[in-house]
Amino acid sequence: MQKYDSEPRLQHFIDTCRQHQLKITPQRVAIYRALMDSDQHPTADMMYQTVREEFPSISFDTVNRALLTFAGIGMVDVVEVFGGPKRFDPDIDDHHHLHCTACGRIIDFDHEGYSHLEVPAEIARQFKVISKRVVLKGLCATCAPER
Amino acid sequence: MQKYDSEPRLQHFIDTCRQHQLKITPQRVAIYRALMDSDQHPTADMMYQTVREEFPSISFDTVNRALLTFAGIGMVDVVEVFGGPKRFDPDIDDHHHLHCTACGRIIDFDHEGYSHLEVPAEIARQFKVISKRVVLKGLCATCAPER
DNA sequence: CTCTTAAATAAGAGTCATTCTTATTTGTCA
DNA sequence: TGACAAATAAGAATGACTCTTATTTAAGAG
Repeated sequence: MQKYDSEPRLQHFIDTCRQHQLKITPQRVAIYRALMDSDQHPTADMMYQTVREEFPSISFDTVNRALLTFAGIGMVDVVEVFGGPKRFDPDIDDHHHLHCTACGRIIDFDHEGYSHLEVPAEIARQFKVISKRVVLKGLCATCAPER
Repeated sequence: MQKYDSEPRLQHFIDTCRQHQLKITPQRVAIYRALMDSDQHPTADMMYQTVREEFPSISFDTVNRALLTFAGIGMVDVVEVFGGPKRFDPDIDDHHHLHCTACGRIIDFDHEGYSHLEVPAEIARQFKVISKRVVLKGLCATCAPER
């Protein structure tokens, strides 16, 4: 049923919840598991649709709140999308984004040249930078020919 | 009544509308004029409140649609704000973002070094890049001491 | 193992920012 | 001076949260 052994990550998730005095509920486990298994960057609604299959009685609010809670303790990343709903990213490592403005898809990419961006000195003085990301907006391969 | 001579910009606006087969309506002129006069990055609702003073019968939809139309022909820039309404910017230059993960604020900044980021060749082959932006996440001056 | 209690959940109402629909009005060009 | 496509006003509808309230439950205490 699962793509690969995700138990270590799940265990890490549980430990992190405990460290933050968050209760380990079956709903939260199902939500986190579904997020790990997703290859895209799902929206709260996409997550809701997925988790419902396993948990027919779960509410949208529970899914959304759980995702925001996970983001609050650094277990997932929230990606802002212009003109669209928030997307949640289970990968919290540094990486960059291609954002297709036609279909809304967000594609991760790594690029050595972007990994060592320097923070301008006057910014570093006033803002404690935790992560750096380059966002390229444009059209993905699927959407580009259409126009 | 006006802060400075904005007629040349207004004339440029009118010419650009004509080039795009857009009708020059008094509503659109009032909206563009108000946007030029605003020093912040107003939301559609802020613009609506301002333009209403001159045009009591204007509707929110007209203001919002006009702003989006102006954005469509490159006369204004739309700034995405995490968890908040769109903001419209009469300055269409590229800029970057500081995103405070504690308070959610987004602070614009310019940095010469970020303005010439190169797009990796293998990305450029599969994705038509329209804009590039660096997003720095972290803690702003107000939130940093708290932790 | 049972109790206690603060935290989490389900359901649904409410809110905010758009976005759409429809009837009416108005620039623009023949 | 029409004709007509485009734009507008008003209000309904939509999407994405966000809040409220009553109910249930995880997890530490005893």
